[in-house]
Amino acid sequence: MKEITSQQQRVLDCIQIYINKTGFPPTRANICKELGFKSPNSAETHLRALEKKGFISIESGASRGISILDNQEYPVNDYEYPVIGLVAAGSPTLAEENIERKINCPKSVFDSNFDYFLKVKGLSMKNAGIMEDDLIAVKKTTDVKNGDIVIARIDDEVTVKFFRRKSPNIIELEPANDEFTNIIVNLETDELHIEGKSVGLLRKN
Amino acid sequence: MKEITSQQQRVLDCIQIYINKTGFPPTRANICKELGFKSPNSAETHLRALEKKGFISIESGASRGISILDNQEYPVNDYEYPVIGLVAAGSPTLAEENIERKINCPKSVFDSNFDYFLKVKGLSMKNAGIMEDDLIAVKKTTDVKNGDIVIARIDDEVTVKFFRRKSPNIIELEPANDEFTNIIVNLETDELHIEGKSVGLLRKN
DNA sequence: TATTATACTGTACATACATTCAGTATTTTT
DNA sequence: AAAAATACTGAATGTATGTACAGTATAATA
Repeated sequence: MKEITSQQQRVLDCIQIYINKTGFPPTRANICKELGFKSPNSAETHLRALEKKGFISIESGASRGISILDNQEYPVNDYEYPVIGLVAAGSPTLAEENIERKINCPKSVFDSNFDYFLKVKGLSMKNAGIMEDDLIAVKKTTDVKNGDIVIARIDDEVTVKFFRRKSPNIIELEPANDEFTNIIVNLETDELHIEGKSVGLLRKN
Repeated sequence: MKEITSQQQRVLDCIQIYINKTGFPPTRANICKELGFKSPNSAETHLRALEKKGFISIESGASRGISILDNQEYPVNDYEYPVIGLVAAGSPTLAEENIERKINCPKSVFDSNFDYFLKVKGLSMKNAGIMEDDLIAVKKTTDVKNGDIVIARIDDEVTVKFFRRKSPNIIELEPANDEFTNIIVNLETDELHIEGKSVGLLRKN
């Protein structure tokens, strides 16, 4: 996915807004009217540029044959998010076989964008109000701060814990349950992979 | 919304599938090809019937100008739910002045329909994983069973607790926190009003 | 029994629309 | 310094597409 220019972004936004409003994509003329262009070719060239860069696809010859392509990294649309089971061993990836089901949920439900739901096993975060089978809304990022609830992988073990940096090389993964003990990770000897952090929680009961 | 015929349902499904596949609605010719019709007018008349019955809208003159309308009865995608603050005194009603804000959330997120979100104050349900400022999805009902998490009102005090019927006239409202005590309600002397029960929980962090 | 709705085929046509060509100008990249 | 990408106007054209009209036939409704 190459870089998008500001004008191309305006055209892309215009297409999305038009689809949201009407249910079908705009014509070249529609785009011109929305953005103030005076020639259909203005829209045409922008569309071709967007197609070349992989943001949209254009069905040749078909009227309104524009479709906005999925940004591969992220979920299919604003509403469908996969639910990943937190297995004792194995990484919580978005691979097809790990997706238990999908949940319709607008991203605006939480304050931050997120990438998937993680189904919680065990009660190690009980005192933080995270119970068995709760669904944690996970944002894929390695940018985590002290006190964040993180989804971490050590070797092939995936766990949800508080993140505490004790020194540049020492990370403590702290449970919220007296019956569990802190996991101390020495970055020099152990491999720690931060999958992401919790931005919200969903529970069905 | 009038009744749909089986052929009209096929056409409606065809439109939805086409949109899912391509990103834009089909032409009359597309529908004919998909469903085996030999005249574009076959599609046209079905479309007009679907429009008349309120399942779709058709933009006059626009190619592919079909959009599938939401089935008013069952909102599929986003739906707006109010967030009600749980004030120490006062009933959690849906009155305008009690609505803190609204959240877009498809009802399918939880397993049961619900009516509003209740913002939790205090930690009396801590051990049930319900923390301060959590949003409980509340279904308005008086049909509650033992063990349900209910939203109850005694006089003007609103509270969230487990529901336990001890005898026909004695109800215990049980917190999930050792620092709180059970509320024992004698239906002969005290007035207990069940506002509804929890069907889910939403947390932002 | 007459009327309306459903369910098609088939032809025809005006126009909505994609798309190409010819220019002009500025900025970015090689 | 040349080439390519960006960002437009303006005109022209073939065809993709909506839509009306003319039929035929069956089932449901008034």
